[in-house]
Amino acid sequence: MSEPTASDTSRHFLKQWIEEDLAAGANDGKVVTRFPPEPNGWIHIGHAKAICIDFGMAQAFGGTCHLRMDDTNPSKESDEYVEQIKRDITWLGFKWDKFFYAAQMFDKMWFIAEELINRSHAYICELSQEQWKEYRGVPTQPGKPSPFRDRPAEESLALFRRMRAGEFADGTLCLRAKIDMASPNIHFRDPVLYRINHMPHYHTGDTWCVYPMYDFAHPIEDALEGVTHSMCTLEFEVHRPLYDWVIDRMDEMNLLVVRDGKKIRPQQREFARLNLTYTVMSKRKLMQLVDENRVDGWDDPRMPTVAGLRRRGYTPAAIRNFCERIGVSKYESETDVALLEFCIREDLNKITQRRMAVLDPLKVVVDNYPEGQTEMVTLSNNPGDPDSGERQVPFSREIWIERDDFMEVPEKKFFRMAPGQEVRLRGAYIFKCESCIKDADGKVTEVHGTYDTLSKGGNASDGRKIKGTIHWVSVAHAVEAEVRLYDRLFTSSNPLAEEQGDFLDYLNPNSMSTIKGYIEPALAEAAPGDIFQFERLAYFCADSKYSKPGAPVFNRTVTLRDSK
RNA sequence: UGUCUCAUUGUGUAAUGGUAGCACAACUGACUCUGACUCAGUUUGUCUAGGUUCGAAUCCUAGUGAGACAACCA
Repeated sequence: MSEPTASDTSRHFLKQWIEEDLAAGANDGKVVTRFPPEPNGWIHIGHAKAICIDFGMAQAFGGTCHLRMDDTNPSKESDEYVEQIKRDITWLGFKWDKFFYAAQMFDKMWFIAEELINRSHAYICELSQEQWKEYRGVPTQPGKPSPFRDRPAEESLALFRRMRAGEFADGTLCLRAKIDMASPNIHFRDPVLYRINHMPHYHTGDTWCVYPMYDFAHPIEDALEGVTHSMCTLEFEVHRPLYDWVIDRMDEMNLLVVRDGKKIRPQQREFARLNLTYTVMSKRKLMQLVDENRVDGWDDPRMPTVAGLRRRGYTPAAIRNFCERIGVSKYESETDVALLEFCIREDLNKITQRRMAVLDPLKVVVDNYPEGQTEMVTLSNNPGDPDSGERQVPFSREIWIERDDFMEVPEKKFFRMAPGQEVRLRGAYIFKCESCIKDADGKVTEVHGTYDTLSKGGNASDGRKIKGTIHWVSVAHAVEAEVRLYDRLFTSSNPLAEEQGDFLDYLNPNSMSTIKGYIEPALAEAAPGDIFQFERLAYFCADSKYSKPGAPVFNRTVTLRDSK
């Protein structure tokens, strides 16, 4: 597995931003970034993009990246998610330099909030949320000041402390920044800094019943950690002036981290989040799919979660490569999922071993092969990789082939098995089909023919060319395995953008099917997580959730290009 | 009737005042112990209108279209 690398060819705007910043002498050339998930769900391919950017930019400039749990809202957070996020990031191949919880900084945030009150930059507001709607105004109309806006600092401070002491119910009071009620940017119209939430926090327990809002907490977290470049998605663009406002206040309080005699002033920039065709990325909706048991958990192979992709057989290198190829911009694009599938095919093609498996079996009898005889034939594990080695596969009189590989009446350019036509049984012999047996419905049940005894290994002794080659498994030696075929979860390319109906209306009822296939004996020993290419069929990953030895379960990763 | 952001082939992205390139997708062909892979090739693009300039995807103005913002979520 190659190490994650940031692109040195594409120079997207974030990279340019940091380059220019460094060229101007900022931070003495030191870059510190951070990836700040809220631990309220499993991370998905969209987070993978952010992770590749956050960690990748740090790496590209010789800097470091922190992992921080942005856990300022106890309502939805848990350690289960924290641990899963850590596992997934590690699996993707990234290493954080430092790890933080936002909750570790609650004391500092509280201190800053009190200082803001003392400096008349914040006040306790008693307006209800409904009343505030009226005061705040709408984007096109200015708001009007809260009646509590000019209350004395001592009064606000006392109330703020009583808030913390638990004297008030949720929603009755809040701490607001005093900025500009007429600002065209709603986020400047006295935004809430602290709210009351009588809810135990998964880490701080009942220590707090007041919690800072994202807009207040995030810049403080960045500043206290010494983050230099804070990258996030586009929806936070309008929050940036407020981010800078908080940083300015911290600067006034001399709270910015000082490195080599210089203040580290974090800056925020925004990039477009990832949208993929046929894919729902909203954490809330993914949660819904899990909660309503429409999928088999967050790591269901149909889920766009990192864990789902892993269970499906995606490799970290393929995901990183995908994130590299999609680039970074501020255009709200929708990437074709075909690019993701290309990336995994490209990687798997290099690293997977080839195995023979028959998923829709048709019996073939080699009439001139001695009954009861078995011989081993040698097959390369990966013809494109000389170091992949070889294996022995048993061949005998009766074999399974793919039903698709036989046509009683071949169409033109069909070079596989058909009466009167020669075909190569991969790695074994050249076989000439002579007849087939059909049942009452006309369905072919068995094919007969003879093999060229001088063609062991698959090459004709007289040098004649055989155009078709097919895979097979010996009936006597084949192992039955469960094969799960996963299709897209949604039938609509954009289930969230459809004019009418719920995204659930576009769930694909055939998104998962299970079949019994016959696999060559060597495959029975596949370890969970091993990935193989089933000849000409697709890539399959031995499922990490199977436990029965000798009866593996394989998940299809991605099909090969459709054959004509 | 607000502020901010965005617009380059079917999709995504590069070109930062000087030949519009790359990848995916699609289509041809060659090769092949699988029709996959690989290789070669083809098709398709600067939202519109003005302006600045020897020269504009790039700078300016206006328009069009898309998105974000009106949680005590992040």
